[in-house]
Amino acid sequence: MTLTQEQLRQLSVPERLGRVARQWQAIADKELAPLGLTYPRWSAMWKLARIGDGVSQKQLAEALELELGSLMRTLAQLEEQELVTRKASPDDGRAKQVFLTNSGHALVRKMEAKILKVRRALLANIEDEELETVKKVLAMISYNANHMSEAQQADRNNEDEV
Amino acid sequence: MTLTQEQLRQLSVPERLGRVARQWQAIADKELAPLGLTYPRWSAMWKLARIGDGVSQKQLAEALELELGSLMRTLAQLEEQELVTRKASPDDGRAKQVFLTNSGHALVRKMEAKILKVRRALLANIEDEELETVKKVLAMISYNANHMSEAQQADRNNEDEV
DNA sequence: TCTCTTTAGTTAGCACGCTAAGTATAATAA
DNA sequence: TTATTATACTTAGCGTGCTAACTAAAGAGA
Repeated sequence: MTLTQEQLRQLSVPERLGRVARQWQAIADKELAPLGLTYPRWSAMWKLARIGDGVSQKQLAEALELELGSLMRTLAQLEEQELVTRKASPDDGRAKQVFLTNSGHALVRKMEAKILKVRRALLANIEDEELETVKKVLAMISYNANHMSEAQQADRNNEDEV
Repeated sequence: MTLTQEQLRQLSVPERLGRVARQWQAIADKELAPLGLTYPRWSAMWKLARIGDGVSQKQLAEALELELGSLMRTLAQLEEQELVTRKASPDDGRAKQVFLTNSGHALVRKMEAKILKVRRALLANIEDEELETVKKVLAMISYNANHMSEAQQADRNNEDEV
């Protein structure tokens, strides 16, 4: 049996979203591997640099839209690489603040060019206006998903009550 | 430190793509869990039903844009659940053909309504035209990524030669 | 034909995001 | 103040996609 090009390229929206995300992250991985980084690690560092040193792990997880449990491993690895440090918060005995180390800051500066290079290459031949539409639609799907999650949660609670 | 809503919602394009893909698949997971399925499993069955029984594992992997190695585990699980079977190809001693079982076919019919329900809910308030733009842009990024992967590969070969 | 290369499948191990369960601290209510 | 609840963190285990290394069969070339 032979599949047509048509059949090979027809992914559903969620399949295509996942696929493109994996492709992008794989390419970024290869660009950043010489710096000793993987996608989730530089992503966390990049975000940390942008929102500012000293936020809690929880705040960083929210900014990355990740579960705290998912971020923990990544931060432990970055700490192992001496790119970030975690210190107990003086204000809240439960919280730990995350800081970039000096080498962490230095690495962020090196990352920037490579991140932008990948971005430029992958967004080639796409109009600004089209990209804006994509961002808007993705935000809308996220919004719908958050509401649907709550509805699913409510469904499950109702089942319990009945 | 307090983060503004603005800061919390600013993900880069690849971060947002991954996030939306995870959200969509998580919601689909919850809808389909009662049928005993996870997202990659129903996705494989759904694709198999669409491109037709009897394709090789390799062909199914290409249609799903997954590596063969990634698909193997999923197919083993589906075979364990007696939803698909794999038979040696009569034409090619290396290949195995994948078939839906009777219960597999039955399950595909049950899946359809749930998949469409999730799709409708998540694409609510999005214009057809906007969705078309998204599909087009994602296809363009995939295309750019494929070309960039080749370029990265060439880079690496050059390094070897030098 | 015989050899070399390519291809389909297989297995093993890594990285990542998730949820669940548990601990310690903070905030709130009685 | 004391008891309850909520929050921040931590750890462990699951499911997934990937690459790497390997086997066996098919195809191509000398």
